[in-house]
Amino acid sequence: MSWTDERVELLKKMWSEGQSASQIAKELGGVTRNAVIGKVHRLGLSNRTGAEAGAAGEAEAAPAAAAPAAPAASKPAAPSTPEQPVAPAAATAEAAEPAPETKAAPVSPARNKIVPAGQPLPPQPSANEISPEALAKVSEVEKKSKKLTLMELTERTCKWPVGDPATEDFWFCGLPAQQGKPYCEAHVGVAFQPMSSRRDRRR
DNA sequence: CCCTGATTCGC
DNA sequence: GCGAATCAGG
Repeated sequence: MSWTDERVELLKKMWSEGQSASQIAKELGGVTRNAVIGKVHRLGLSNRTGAEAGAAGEAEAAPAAAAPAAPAASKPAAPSTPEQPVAPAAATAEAAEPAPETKAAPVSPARNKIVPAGQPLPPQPSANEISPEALAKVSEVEKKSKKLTLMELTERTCKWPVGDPATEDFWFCGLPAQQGKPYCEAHVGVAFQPMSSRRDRRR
């Protein structure tokens, strides 16, 4: 692959948006993050101007003042998202095949809270017949969850959604995922059920 | 260990 | 100009 005008443009765009070199490399395909970084330097745009950086690296500049619209939440490199990026996340997460169901209340005190203006929450696919052991394990693990945002997920982090996507009280597990699987051990347990899990489980 | 960008240097 | 290898760091 060579650096065609198009590819360079995409590179510039993503770089200025604060995307990491590896992310850009993935998007472009056919190049490694090293190639991207090398190109970035040759183009002389190592200094990301115009957008916030910070994804995971560092580049902690002087925040000066100016109170942003977004309160706490997190410090990730949310490029263009002045609004609350909570909801759309769930839809994009490619962790939907199974039937997520977070009935573990203990973790979040405020649960029965309001439901913004959004839709009435998709009908939870009759969640389950999941073994109580697995459920117990999940509620334990959720306490230790890394509470990652969509952008912080990687191929090695558990993508199990926790909480209500329509609420601020939403995040992804983020614990180390099982190799090849999209979830951590505990969540793999509830996500992938044998065809007849508890039904005839004599013992 | 995962990841980040920065530099070097043979091609 | 390119990018793998390497370096420096969170």
